[in-house]
Amino acid sequence: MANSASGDSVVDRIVRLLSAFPEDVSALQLSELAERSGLPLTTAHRLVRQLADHGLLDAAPGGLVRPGLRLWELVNRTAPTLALRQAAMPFMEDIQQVLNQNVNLAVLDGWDALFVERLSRRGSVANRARVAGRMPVHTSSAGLALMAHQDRLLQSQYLDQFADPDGKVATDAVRLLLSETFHQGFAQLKGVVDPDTWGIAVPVLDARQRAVASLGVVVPLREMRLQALVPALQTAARGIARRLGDA
Amino acid sequence: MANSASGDSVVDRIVRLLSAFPEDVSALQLSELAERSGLPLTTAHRLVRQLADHGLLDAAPGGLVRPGLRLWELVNRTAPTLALRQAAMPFMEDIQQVLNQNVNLAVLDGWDALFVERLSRRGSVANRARVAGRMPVHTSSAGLALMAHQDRLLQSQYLDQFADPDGKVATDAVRLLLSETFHQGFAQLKGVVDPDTWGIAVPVLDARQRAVASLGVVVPLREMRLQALVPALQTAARGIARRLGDA
DNA sequence: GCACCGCTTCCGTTGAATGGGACGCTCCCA
DNA sequence: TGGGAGCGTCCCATTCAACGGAAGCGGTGC
Repeated sequence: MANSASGDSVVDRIVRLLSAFPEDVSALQLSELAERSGLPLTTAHRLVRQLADHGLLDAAPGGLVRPGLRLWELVNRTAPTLALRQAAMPFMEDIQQVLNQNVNLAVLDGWDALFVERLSRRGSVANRARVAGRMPVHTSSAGLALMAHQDRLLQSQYLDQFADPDGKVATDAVRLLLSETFHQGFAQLKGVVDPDTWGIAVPVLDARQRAVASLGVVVPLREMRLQALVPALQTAARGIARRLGDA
Repeated sequence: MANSASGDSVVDRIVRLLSAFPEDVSALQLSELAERSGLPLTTAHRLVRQLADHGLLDAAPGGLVRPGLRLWELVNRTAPTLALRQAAMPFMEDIQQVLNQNVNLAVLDGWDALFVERLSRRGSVANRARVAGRMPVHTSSAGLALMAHQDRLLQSQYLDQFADPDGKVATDAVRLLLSETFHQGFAQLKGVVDPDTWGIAVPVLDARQRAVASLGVVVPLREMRLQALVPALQTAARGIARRLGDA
């Protein structure tokens, strides 16, 4: 901007401001927001007021700032995941009712699985896969199911990430995981997230057999009915794929 | 901005850009986006690129623009409705299963009910209450349930809206609706949205008996078990309120 | 081959964005 | 009770980032 700036644009600043809100919640003091976003207090104050004028933020008197309803509305009525969510919800509900387990839906974003929707079982084991949460590909069954069914090119780019620290060992391990996942048709991760749970996920494939999403469940470690879970998930995943194709 | 501008700030422009996406979907041509947002093509192009650099938009080559995953993520992990949604989901699922009807959750924003969550029954009648959709207070059972349990001050400000065109007639009609809703403890609207449906909604009340949300169902017109629906909704609403209070 | 249309890049102009400084408030501790 | 710390808010001269018209480029249809 004008005047000796840190070299970033207004857009940068706005993104920094929006990103500054911590994962869990909601209300933040103006001064803290300024510090978190690395902006001078004055600048943060002005931007917050401007954003609040549009309802993208909600600035309570006293400098208490929280995300605005209008921002939520704008994003959620045009979200890139809207069609996916609509197609998937009925099947996720079926899974939830029939298997009585936590169900989640994820897409691939960078090298993470981004969880788009989640239904949790009552009295369930903890499910870390929060909505809008992320998990690295190789530490989540959802991530593995997604990555295992991608372009060769993307996969090798992904695997290159692991080459840095330790040569090829880590790379080979992940490659093996992906290969198993691909050939089995589902990903299974035992106790990575939470030592007492299994994660199981299947890909939702498009017409070219690329994973556009993953459908998964998180079940207690003692649960032994894996054989029953996988076909149910795969059936649901096909149903989702069909509805996506229709639209 | 710099140079003879239309008098709006960068923030204004960004909001115009984000708001320009039509309700239904997702991909928009750059030129069309520019026109919808009322920005010069060049400006729209530059802003889109900047926003795309941060993942807030997704600019495909050829000028095809869609909302970005990162924006969705940012908003949905810090959303003002997050706690509400988490508290409400289990109860909404219960309602959906027990009553086998469409369920929706709304909050008041301005003079509209803003629908925050929705579960739809399989093979159900059409439910216009889309997620992130809006309906005016007086044309939705959710809106009535919300407005009937607000400050006197807010209510009278709301009612003043109707004074303009036709004197007091419309105002009195709405006032009556609100009063009925308040004393009954639930709102009921027959065939306003869709001639073949009922809308029924109850408020989720905080400790001061103010509605922070509404819980509603949309049922086919022939459905006669109103007496069974209302207590179930009220019970669920109390459950939601209790979980909100705990947190 | 020409004309059209849309995305992209370039570049001189300029006023909007910037942020240090000052003010006023409240709260807390001496 | 008085002083000081911490906070949000307002002011305003400086200046560089944002602006957008114009030209370039690639594709498509006549």
